[in-house]
Amino acid sequence: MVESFPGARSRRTTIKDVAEAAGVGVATVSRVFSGGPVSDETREKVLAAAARLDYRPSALGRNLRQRRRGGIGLLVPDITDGFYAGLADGVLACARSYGEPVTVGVTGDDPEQEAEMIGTMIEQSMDRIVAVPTGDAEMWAPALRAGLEVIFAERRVRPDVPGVLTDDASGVRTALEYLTGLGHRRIAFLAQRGQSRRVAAFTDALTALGIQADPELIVHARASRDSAYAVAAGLLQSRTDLTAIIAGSNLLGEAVVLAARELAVRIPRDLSLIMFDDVPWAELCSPPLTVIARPAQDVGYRAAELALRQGRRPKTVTLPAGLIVRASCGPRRAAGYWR
Amino acid sequence: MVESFPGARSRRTTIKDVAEAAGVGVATVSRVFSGGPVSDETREKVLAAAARLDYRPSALGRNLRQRRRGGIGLLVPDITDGFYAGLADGVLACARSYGEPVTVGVTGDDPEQEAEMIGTMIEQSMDRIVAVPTGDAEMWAPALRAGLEVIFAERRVRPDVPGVLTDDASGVRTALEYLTGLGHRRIAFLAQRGQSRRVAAFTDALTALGIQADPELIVHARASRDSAYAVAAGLLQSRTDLTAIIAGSNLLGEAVVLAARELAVRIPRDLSLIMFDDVPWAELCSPPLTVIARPAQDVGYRAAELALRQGRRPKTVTLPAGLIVRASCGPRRAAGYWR
DNA sequence: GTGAAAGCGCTAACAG
DNA sequence: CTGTTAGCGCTTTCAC
Repeated sequence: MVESFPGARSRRTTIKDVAEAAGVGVATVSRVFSGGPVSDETREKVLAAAARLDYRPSALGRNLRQRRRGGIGLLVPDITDGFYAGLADGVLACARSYGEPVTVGVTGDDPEQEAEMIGTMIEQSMDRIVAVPTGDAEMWAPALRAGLEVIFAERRVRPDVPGVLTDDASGVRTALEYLTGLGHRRIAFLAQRGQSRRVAAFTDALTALGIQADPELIVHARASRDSAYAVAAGLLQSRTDLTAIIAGSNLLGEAVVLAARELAVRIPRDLSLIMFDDVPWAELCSPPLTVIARPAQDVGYRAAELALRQGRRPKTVTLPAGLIVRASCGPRRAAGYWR
Repeated sequence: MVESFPGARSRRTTIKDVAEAAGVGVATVSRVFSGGPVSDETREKVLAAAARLDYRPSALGRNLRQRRRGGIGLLVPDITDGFYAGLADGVLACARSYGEPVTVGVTGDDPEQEAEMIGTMIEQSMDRIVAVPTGDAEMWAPALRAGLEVIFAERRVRPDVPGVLTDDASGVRTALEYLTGLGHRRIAFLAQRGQSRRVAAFTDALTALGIQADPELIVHARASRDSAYAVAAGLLQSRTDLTAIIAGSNLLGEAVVLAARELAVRIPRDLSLIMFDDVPWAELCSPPLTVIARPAQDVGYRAAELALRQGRRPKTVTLPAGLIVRASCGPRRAAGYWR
């Protein structure tokens, strides 16, 4: 009889070792660990042997046999972004309550990297994946074909894939009502890739409020600090008639604060700013930022829940987004005076 | 001959299907996909068949056979904390360059959860893990016994496990020199669990500067916003003779800013503040915060590199930590006058 | 209740 | 170069 002893890491203890040590068949050991019908007496014996041998069932063996991988895959554009970190935290919290491991990948908002990570997920036999998609609908065809349960979060690039969204349109509308109430008319929207829905909501709400949307005031940046800063600074310098900005993400909001500071544009005196996402620093910022808040953790938690929930077909859910007024917006003053 | 057609997700395409379709043996297909010696002609044939069948090798099968899991596990206390998010980003970046998936778990700085996640990693046959440890040395015994390659990051609870650390002692020393240079004597250190090395460095540096360390001025908080705020506010209210604080993490720094604001303690006029970690909002804060900066991404990247690097035994590395002076510190004024 | 045996998809000998 | 075969650790009929 072979006992494992400290330092004998030669071979992993397997179900066979336990069976042998307990004097039972492997099937019985399996039943003990996966809740099959076993007599109390045998269960005790097996558990004792397992403990003695420091046995852990191998997820690899089980998954291979069951032709599934278990666990959930998570794809986000950038884990250092407060919103996505919150989303990831929600997914992790939900997964933990199910005892499922989470494999995460960052796409950098780059369709090519996304495609690559999707491939990895398929190879891993991952069978559920929560993703903030960045590529087009076609990108997800292989995953769907492979039978993965995919749930989109925040964005939704295919109607046949359920998602957890936030009511950004409503958030934008509220923000715009607030801004126009303060007298602002020349309002810009600073967007990132994949925010077309927000941009559409912006122009819609604008026209609903009787303001002609100026295409020049809708600008796009890539998902990097550099790009965000460059675009923000460019906007501020080229359009001095601007009196308010809505930033589509906290990265963009950060860029506006920095660029404004650099260009000696005072917030909220010269420029009003509303940004997406109530990250912790919004309150610490000078001035504290008025934000369109979305429940990041909830989005992640619900998405993971949808992914994990067996059985019935998941449905798309939309969570609310609301305005939190702080001190970054003020009444409109004479346009263009700050240059 | 069975062709897969859209919607026929009955069974995953296996190496056997490809072998059959290409008219070769399974071993040959395996060789094609894992770089064995194959004639160009056969390779073409196999690749064509694989493409036609939309074949992806199963990592499950491969890993089971090779008795390893591949990929790397990552354990951090809190993914929404800017520093750990940066660390995770570094790990993910490195892992991506090796084509390895990363499974992440958050421990909430709770040894019990940590133990549980370590168990999960073992069951997953994970063979490398990068962790910011929160429990004691014993906690890691099962992982080590199971033959996992573990690399610690930021903290190090066992001498026999290599780690990637930052030179916090030097950072604390520099910060203290700066503070004492400004005339401060009653300086507090706000710490979290696992920051004993920093606390030690703090008292050492203090005595080296000829200041008697006051044990009451070293306070500990748990890793939650609530706990951090409560402890910060308590400190501020109980010790009005305090003129400077070093916060051991950005969570703690945030709490001090908020608590000071609430208690009408002005920074830097009434209170000087230096916090650990140069998170993006440190610059946006009012006032911009002087920080002890540590290269979060690098720590993660190097740790992942150590974990992934085969062969020679990894050695512990220490990365620099430096002071970035901004506007949250000022000369000491009459103590206690702000209460 | 319990054991024996057949694979899950793949790779590593070992022959040819 | 290439095919055959024997498992990796586990679950799951199917007998007993």
